[in-house]
Amino acid sequence: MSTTTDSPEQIPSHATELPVIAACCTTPSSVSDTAATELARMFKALGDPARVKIMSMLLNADEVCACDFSASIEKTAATTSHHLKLLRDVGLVATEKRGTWVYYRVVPERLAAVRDALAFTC
Amino acid sequence: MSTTTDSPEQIPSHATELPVIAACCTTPSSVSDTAATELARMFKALGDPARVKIMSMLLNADEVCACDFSASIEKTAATTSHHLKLLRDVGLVATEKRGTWVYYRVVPERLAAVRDALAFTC
DNA sequence: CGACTGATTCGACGTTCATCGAAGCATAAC
DNA sequence: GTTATGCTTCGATGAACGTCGAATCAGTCG
Repeated sequence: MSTTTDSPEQIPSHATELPVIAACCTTPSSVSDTAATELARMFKALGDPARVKIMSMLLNADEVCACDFSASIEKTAATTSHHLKLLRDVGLVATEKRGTWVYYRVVPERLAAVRDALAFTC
Repeated sequence: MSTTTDSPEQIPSHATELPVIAACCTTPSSVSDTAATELARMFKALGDPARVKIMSMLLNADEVCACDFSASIEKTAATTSHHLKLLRDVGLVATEKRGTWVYYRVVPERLAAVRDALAFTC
């Protein structure tokens, strides 16, 4: 195990496609059960200040060593690792191990997908 | 009290402006503490399937009677009201009472703000 | 007025979550 | 090999969350 996908959790196979909440130009039906659950999972993963900060760091640097997060979010290494795992589990970030260090980067398609799910102007 | 703002919680005064996670075209600094907390509050409000469904209904209908949510999300009236309150508290939806019924609608600027906070391509 | 209906709050419950210290696992350097 | 360092997992604990029934509040209609 060396790159990107090393989490045992359920990352949906259609990892870059997420349901759109408002299909305002098509049939006015509500989002499905599974779609709502999947979407909620993504939002929940972003629903913590520590994880927002992590995403912010990643978006501004496009690659960050795991060792750098702990100081920035002011949490212990264990807690930091926990937050990183949650972001990994929903596919928002990916890891690459180089020697002793682990580097994190955002998965742009995945973030774009969750952003697009919020689209409502057409 | 008849329209829109009737929640005792802390809706930030700059209700339509939310921090952007990635200021990739400006100084590469991380998001501030308060900004991260505020943003996380919004994401957390969206981090439940029932609330995602509620938002979906609102975006596809632009006005929904409170009495219609309960059946769609398959929860009791009490639970539904709880979820609606959470969405109100972060300013994502607004209410208008007409007679016995309460109508909910999305606050577009607020939703756009949270969506824009996820912007990272420039 | 009283009875009814829709919506919200209250109180309680079980579950999930954030947090940390300690233990475990790798990899690098000696 | 041993030691040291970075990262993750484990176990525990206290707080927050989702859920519902019951009670309450706010309108409407006889």
